[in-house]
Amino acid sequence: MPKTNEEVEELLGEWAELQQITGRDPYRVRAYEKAARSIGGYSKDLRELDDKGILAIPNVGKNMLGRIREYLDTGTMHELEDLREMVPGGMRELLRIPGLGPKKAILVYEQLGVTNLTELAAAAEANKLRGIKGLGAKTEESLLRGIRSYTAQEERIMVDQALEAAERIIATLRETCTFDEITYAGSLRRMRETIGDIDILVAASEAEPIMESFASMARVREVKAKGGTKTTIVTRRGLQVDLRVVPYEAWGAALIYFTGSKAHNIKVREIAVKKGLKLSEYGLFHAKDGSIIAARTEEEVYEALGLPWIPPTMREDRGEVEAALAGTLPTPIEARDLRGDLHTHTNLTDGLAPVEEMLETASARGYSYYVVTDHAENLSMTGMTREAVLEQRKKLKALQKRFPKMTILHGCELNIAKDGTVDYDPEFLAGFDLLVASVHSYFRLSAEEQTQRLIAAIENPLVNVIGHPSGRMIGRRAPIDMDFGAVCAAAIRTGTALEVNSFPDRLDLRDDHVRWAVEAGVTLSVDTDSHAPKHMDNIRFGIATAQRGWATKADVLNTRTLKQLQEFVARKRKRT
DNA sequence: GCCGTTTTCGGCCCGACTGTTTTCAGTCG
Repeated sequence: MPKTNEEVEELLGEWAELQQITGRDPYRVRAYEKAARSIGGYSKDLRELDDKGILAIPNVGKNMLGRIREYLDTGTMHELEDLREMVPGGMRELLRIPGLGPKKAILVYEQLGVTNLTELAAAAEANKLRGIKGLGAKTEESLLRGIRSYTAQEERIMVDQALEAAERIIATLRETCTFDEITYAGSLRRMRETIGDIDILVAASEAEPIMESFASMARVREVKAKGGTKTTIVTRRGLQVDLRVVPYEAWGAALIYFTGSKAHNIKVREIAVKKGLKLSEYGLFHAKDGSIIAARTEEEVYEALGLPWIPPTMREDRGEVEAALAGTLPTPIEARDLRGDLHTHTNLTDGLAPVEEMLETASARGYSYYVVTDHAENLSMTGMTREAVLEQRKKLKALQKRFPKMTILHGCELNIAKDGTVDYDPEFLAGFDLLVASVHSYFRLSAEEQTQRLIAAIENPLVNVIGHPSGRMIGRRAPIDMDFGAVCAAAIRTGTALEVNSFPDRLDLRDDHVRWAVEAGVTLSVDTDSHAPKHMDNIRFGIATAQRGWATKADVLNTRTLKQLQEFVARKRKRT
């Protein structure tokens, strides 16, 4: 999403937190949170909207408009600045401690003068918290645990690791208990790029035996909470896992509730309220007499509310409910729509498997084409030579006979140099069927330089796909700074695709950039960048990222037929 | 602070679990 929108989202979010700490009306706090999220998810740039356009953003009223205008004009919001002065700097961090909300934060501040994490830890260790009315020894202990887990940096894990952990836990429960249904839900089902905790949902008539098995799994380090239908544990690796057991009859309603997002649920429940209904994890009911309307499947519950089924990857309250109501919710792309992979490697360069194995795996997936794109000579660590390139081309030709249903294409992943040029001369490049070009160095240039560099690569008539366009590595390397709107415009102008790289630590473009690109009209390419056969399974993460950005089959280059793909390449080459 | 096929004022999602409470507030998702 546009940078200004992200900045305003951040500031209003901070404002909401500061108001929580000062004890403001919770509904006012929520209004700030809602406005922040709406603006952050809005695809039109605030700088390009007039007052009427800004007021058209959901949850943005006259007051918010004034603040946004002030920010656009002056770069600050003076009321927020004032609030910052009033609240000690460390207070916001206190809210990050599990079990500590605004009420307790105010309490420890007023009673003990605690203004930051260090002071809170000292007060708890000196047993001073238990002296406060409303807090006891147990609260003190649980807050100490909360501080420890927070400072131990038990941070979010990548989606593939979360998926693996969830599948292992589900397998364990399958072996040890009986039930009707089981699945993971929460942010993992929505396929966010990182996952804070895992949610497991089970449908069964009896909750107790399942929760018992769950709490006594070998990998459990701590049982944080255990009630009648819900158990929370922390694994030895520090991962929090919630288990919720519901009746089989309520499976659909529970799945909606447990999948979230929280903001999506609130929006859907508000629709229920307006219709005189009540939605909870137990079902959709008439508010008056409590009689049940729907609960068994997600589809039934959504339908009874006048909504189509909304894919979990789109449930972020980023406009999907409004679109669903208006009948304009797009049908997102699915893995089965893909006809091939446009970005893959072999052990000729930095891949791990011989080309034969890669082709076998791709063929077994039912792909009708597959592009081998090993690195080029400028990425010197791979030691690639022109001779090796031509050798590989010959080899692929020979291998084609073994794959009658899948066309093997010879491509290359070019390196985008600091100035936007790529490997080889045009004559040599023209020998490839399709070319990917990616940034592998100079990640810290200015936004202007990066934008010019990417546009130069995009304008190269032989470059068809920009690989992992932002260059980020989740948790390790920040994305390059660039004017994404300008990059999109160049991609559209030249007939160049932007990649959605499926590697779990890349997911690049990321979801909100996908959404932006799709709205602009950019053609995308969802690829695995596989360096080994097993990496081809990562396509699920790339597809999920594309879905989270509302990309449809029509937006994605590698859903097209071989002929259409070849035309895409030929059109750009002919243009200049 | 936002919002309106019951409203321009009076609402604002819903339930589980914990802890310190003898009936409920705070936190979480």
